[in-house]
Amino acid sequence: MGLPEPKRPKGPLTIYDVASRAGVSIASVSRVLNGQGSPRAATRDRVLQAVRELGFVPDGAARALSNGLKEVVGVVFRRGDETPFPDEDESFLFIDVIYRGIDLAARRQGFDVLMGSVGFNDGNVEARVAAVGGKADGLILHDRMIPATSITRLASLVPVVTLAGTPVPGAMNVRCDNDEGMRQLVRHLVLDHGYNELGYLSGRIDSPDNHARAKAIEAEAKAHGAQVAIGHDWQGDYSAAGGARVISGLLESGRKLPRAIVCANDQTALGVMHALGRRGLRVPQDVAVTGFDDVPVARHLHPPLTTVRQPMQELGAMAFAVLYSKISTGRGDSDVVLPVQLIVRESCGCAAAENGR
Amino acid sequence: MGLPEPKRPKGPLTIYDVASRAGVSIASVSRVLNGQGSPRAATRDRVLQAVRELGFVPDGAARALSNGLKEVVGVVFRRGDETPFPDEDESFLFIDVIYRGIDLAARRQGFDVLMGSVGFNDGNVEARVAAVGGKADGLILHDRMIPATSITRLASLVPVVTLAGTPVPGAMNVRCDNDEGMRQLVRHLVLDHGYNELGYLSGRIDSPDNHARAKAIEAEAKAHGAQVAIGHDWQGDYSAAGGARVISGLLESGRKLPRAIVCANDQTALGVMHALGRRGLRVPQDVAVTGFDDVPVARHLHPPLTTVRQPMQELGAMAFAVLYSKISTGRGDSDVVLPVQLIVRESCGCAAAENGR
DNA sequence: CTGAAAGCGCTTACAG
DNA sequence: CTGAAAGCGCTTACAG
Repeated sequence: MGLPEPKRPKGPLTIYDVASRAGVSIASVSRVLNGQGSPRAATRDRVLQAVRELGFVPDGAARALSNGLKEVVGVVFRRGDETPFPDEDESFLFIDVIYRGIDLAARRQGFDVLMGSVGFNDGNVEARVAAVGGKADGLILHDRMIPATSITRLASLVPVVTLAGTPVPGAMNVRCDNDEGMRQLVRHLVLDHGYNELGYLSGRIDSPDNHARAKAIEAEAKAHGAQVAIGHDWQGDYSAAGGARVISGLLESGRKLPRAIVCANDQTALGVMHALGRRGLRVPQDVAVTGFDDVPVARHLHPPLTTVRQPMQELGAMAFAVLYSKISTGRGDSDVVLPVQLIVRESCGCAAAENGR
Repeated sequence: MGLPEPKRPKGPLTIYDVASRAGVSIASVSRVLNGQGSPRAATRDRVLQAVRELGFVPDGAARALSNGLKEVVGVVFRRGDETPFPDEDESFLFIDVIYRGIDLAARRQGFDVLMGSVGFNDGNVEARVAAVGGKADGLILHDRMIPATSITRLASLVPVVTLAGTPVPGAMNVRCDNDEGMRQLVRHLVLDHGYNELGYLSGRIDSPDNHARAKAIEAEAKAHGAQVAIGHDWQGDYSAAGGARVISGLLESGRKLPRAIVCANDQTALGVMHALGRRGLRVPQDVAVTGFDDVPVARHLHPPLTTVRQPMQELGAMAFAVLYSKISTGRGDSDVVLPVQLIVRESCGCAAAENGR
């Protein structure tokens, strides 16, 4: 306003600059900035004015060190490496949706999200995770990217929540009800469509989610008298390329495909549909195909993909909630299971008209 | 190994715990951990072993405060609020792609990304941006979410890079060549297709990008003798709902639509195509429609959307590069312009066969 | 209500 | 090569 232009101090602005300009102690500045105590109105105003005039912003690192709270939650997940497979682009990485859930929930508590991704081929993942942990009050780990023992050890340093998998000792876990989702899907295929030969095109062999889904399909299929092809020849890796490779291999070896192919995830289903299309096989008339995840593009495929939707945004929100509880109260649920939803579109053989949503 | 179980100290593990277990000073621990100086092999080994045994991870806040580097880059952008418009889901927010570009570039320098999103209706955006700035070494701001003067002020505290817009004094800027992209698009429509009546369905009126695109279309259309409908009746807001609303309004008032509708972005184009479809108008036979951005789903629309691709991942990577330069050397480019690419699909009237990619 | 001072966990000259 | 000590910018008992 009418005040003389504040001469910018040489170094970065600190609380001392504000204090001296306002004619109070740094303790007072800190108090009005943080709403602690009951500063006199006059004090308050002078501090606020000085802050405004100088454009002061407190240093997060100093605050964190001082009060033991960074107000940062670290999130580490695997970033898919580049893939040239047609259509398998950014939109498939619904990890972003989990992120949004975390972000929204974190914001409500004044936390920010520190993002630490890891490529599949990155070395020294543990060091990277630890580094992020060192910059945060808590950690959300997607997938089992480091050994369980490492997670347990890390969890003794900073609260850890894992996503999608089974709980690890010492850490908390949040996941979707894969088992129930897969069972619903199988029932739809076997009971509603009458398919009695299924194939399970699996995800990465080391994935707990994959195991859970494989077990569920086998159990449910058996319960309803359907066959399910599964195993080595059906080994995918969660990628579209992997799904396409398996189908090509099967077809080239002259194998007859089952009536319906249940894929470990939507990306795999995409690859399967591509491979099928190349051989002139129609989906769903010749072979039904289903996915798992309900990534955004699933509904845009031809035909629209029948799949199981996992509530990813809620998953993220819940992960933060559990973590925040642990950070602030010292306790948090150790294994939260969220319900999933069967999304029936057309790739299973249902007609367009039947589609929900 | 054969060593006694390390008894966990009451408080969190610090460098003092490591030092005493290794029988050295904290200075030595710090040195081996950071690769400074030339510690004796024996010292090194003892420290490393103690670190391993205790599972020590240095506190990021303390490091940051001590050496003046947080190794964190803050990114703040607007998060679209929930929208129930069909198809306008997560996949449209290609901001995530920018993010990836930033993340990849940051990782290479040992930086992590602190994500601070802001909803369109959030109050006190400046405070939020400032808070993120206080936790980072530099800031990347998407869109002009706070006044230019605020950005300038903030930039005196911490290096700031803005994206998509015009440069602000004091801050650096990285953007795509909107102008050239729009001109190429108009030339394709007017010269290749012979459309001489265009309409520009604009973005938010306060958006610099929108102004740039509007100016470009007007200039290029005039240069080639085409008319362009633009202005109040054609005012959208970057959303699909906005695009649909404009078209409905135009049609209800009995207005004749131009031969081609150029939309400010892909989401708007999506809304336009929906509205057109509801009225029984065919794209591109009756009306051609184009977008801008090339979001992931653009190619999956019916018909596939002709649009202008902005290299979002590179935009992010460049933003970090510029910021990093500023942080480490004190200097950085103040306005970087990246080239865009015209993506011809079918919504402009081209046949499927002609499509690239 | 307010100020002086200690302390948060590191890093880094500065001496040895 | 290594240790003692200062200092990074805050917050928060502790006294007044």
